[in-house]
Amino acid sequence: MPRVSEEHLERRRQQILDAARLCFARKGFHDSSMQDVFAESGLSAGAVYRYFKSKDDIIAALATQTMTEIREVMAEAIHAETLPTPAELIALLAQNIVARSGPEGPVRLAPQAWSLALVKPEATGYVREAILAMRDIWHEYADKMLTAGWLPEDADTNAVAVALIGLLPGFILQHLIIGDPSPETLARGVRTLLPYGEPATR
Amino acid sequence: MPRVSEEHLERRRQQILDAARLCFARKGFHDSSMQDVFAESGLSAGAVYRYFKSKDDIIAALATQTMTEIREVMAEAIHAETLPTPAELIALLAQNIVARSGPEGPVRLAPQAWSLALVKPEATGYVREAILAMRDIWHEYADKMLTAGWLPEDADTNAVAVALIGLLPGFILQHLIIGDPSPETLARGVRTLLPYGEPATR
Amino acid sequence: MPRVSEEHLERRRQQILDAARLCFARKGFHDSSMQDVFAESGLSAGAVYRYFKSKDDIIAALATQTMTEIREVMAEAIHAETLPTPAELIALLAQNIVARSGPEGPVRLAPQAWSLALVKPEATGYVREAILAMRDIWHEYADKMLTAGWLPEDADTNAVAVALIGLLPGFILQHLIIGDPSPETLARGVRTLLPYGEPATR
Amino acid sequence: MPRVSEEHLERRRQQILDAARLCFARKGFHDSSMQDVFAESGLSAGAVYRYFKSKDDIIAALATQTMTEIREVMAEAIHAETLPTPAELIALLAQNIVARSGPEGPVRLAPQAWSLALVKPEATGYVREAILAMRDIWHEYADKMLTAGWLPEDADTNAVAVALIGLLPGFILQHLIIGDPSPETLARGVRTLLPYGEPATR
DNA sequence: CATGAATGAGGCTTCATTCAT
DNA sequence: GATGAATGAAGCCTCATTCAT
Repeated sequence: MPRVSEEHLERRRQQILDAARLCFARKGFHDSSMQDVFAESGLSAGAVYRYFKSKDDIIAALATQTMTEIREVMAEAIHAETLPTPAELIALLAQNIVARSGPEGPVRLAPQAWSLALVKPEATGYVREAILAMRDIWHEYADKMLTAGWLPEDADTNAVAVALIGLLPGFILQHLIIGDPSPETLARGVRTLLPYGEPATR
Repeated sequence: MPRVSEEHLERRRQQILDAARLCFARKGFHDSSMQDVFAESGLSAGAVYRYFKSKDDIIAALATQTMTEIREVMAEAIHAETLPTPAELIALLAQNIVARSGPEGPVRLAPQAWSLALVKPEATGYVREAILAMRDIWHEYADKMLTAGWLPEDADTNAVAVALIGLLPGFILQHLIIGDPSPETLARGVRTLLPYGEPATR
Repeated sequence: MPRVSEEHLERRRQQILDAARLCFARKGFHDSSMQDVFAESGLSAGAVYRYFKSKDDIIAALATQTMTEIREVMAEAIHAETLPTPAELIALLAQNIVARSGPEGPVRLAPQAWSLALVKPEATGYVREAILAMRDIWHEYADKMLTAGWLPEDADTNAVAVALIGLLPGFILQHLIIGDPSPETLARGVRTLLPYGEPATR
Repeated sequence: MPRVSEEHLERRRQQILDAARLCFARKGFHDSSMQDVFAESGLSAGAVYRYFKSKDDIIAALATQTMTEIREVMAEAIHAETLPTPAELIALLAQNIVARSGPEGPVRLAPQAWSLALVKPEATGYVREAILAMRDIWHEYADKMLTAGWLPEDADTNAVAVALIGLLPGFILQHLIIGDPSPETLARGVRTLLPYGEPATR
């Protein structure tokens, strides 16, 4: 007979994650202290530790959540009625990334999660799963490209997925660190290289 | 042990960088303590601090050095007599990356540097420069692609560079975190997508 | 041990200041380590740093407190119903100083604060204020001397304050470093020089 | 059969003391590192340590030298043919102090030495001696005041010295920390209080 | 005689986490 | 359930001094 509703608990959890996301996006996993999270969330130390067992726990939850969101955008896109060309798909994803890349946006957590995966065995697992899941979707997309006749019949769609998936981290890094390439520029580059469905073929 | 040669000094510097590289590749920038570096280098705290004024200084030197090395491999490749196809070029780079990706290899520093750039203003500068320099080389390559007739005459070679550059971080992350795609797989994927110079066109 | 009273917090603060005063009086600001303060106070590092943000902060609090105390003694004395002669006043102050000059007494902090003010810009401010405040009181006293007819009508009471204020640091240094002059000796010297209110004038 | 002349050694010693004086006046005993002294003197670590056995040794030499200088000025003054009044004497001394109080002047070492004497047993000795020697001179002056008829015949000239000596540290501190009182102001204050030899007596 | 690279103890401070209230 | 004061290990770096060259 819990005193507080399940819903209340979930709300508290999310409140903490939101605060942590702001902190981590601003200052990074390591340079944000738990004190920062307490202050940002408006909760006490004890309260936060009731919902998460450790700082790593919060990071794991947040990293997973963030990578899941990007994946969902992509999943939705490739399941649309008309198959988007790579350029269209990438334009959509890049726009979404930009929208979530503000100074406190969740996309800033992605490179930190990649880095963490190299260094903390506990993190390796969930980052790995997230990347594999992402690659599965790209694989699925590559299969559809094959079906659409955009790839030779004997194409190794897994290899194609391995190649295409790089477009995203490439864009994320350029966007976050340099700040310049617009989604349109990236899409134009991709369209130039992979001009499927364009009026003029190569 | 005074009045040592310039060369000795440089050797000491490199000795410290080598030790730091091992530490950082193994445990990450943050989780490697300076004590780790002292122990790994066989030098005392004071000795290390004679050559580098802070831990951040070592990180900067190492990150810059590492990113420069990768860039040089690429620069050399695209200046070869015969212009490599994207697949050939990527195969070469990916092989190089794999060779430097052992448990203590310098490539493991790259994602850490990207992450650092988002979080430490002092790091932003040199990581940014490294990425821009890399993109310049890709831009140069894209220009050569144009000249080789692999791109339409009105192609935006800058946009092409923005797209192509992603192949590298994409591969690095997959290789370091998942461990699976071989350089050949990546090259095959690229060759499938960009079949320039292949006997049979699409 | 949360949700403690305001009073508890203040007690802790004073507990730390008391411990620090002992340490600093014994070994000086610089030669007392924070570890010494932790040990003397019976608190952990973290606890101390909850109340003071740095060692300098503790020093500042202590120096100010100490200089304020001496000033209060003097303020009280010169506001007494009957104006004390310089000799009486100095006797009182010197007695007070001796009482606070034990091996762990706060007066030992004064010369250290003067020294600090020459060397640490952050300290200059509060030491300066303390000296100026002290001089204001001496100025006030000099004005009363004028009113009492102890000074010529056209006397520059500010200049008199500048001169008289030296009696204190002079006594403090002699007492702390040499150990010998008693308050009575000093008072006798002053009475000899400034025999106001004495039965026989010069 | 020394290789270098005694004179050369003495010159080196003084070169080091001069450099150290600059450093210590600027940043204080503690905050000046030996490295600072090496740099300022243009000598190597080994060279400096050939002439002084330790940092404390340099401090001791410098503190003693400085306090001796001030004493000599005073000794000379009171041995002049005509006995100066206290106001005249103090004016002279204060002028001398001001002249040596520049940002790198030796007078800045005095308060540091006083402070040191409270804290380092090795320093207590020589600071104590310096103060006692100074007081001896004031005592001598007080005796002359007696002879000049400025003091009652039964005056305790030692007590008078104890009182008068404070004028100097008082002025030094006000001058160094606050910066304001001019030698003239101090002298005017003293003349007001001790108007010996003035046309109009009290 | 001089050099200056090397030493290494020790200083200040931070911060994830706990638990008495 | 919540609070927040307290813990204490561990991190980065400085600096007086030595001694091989």
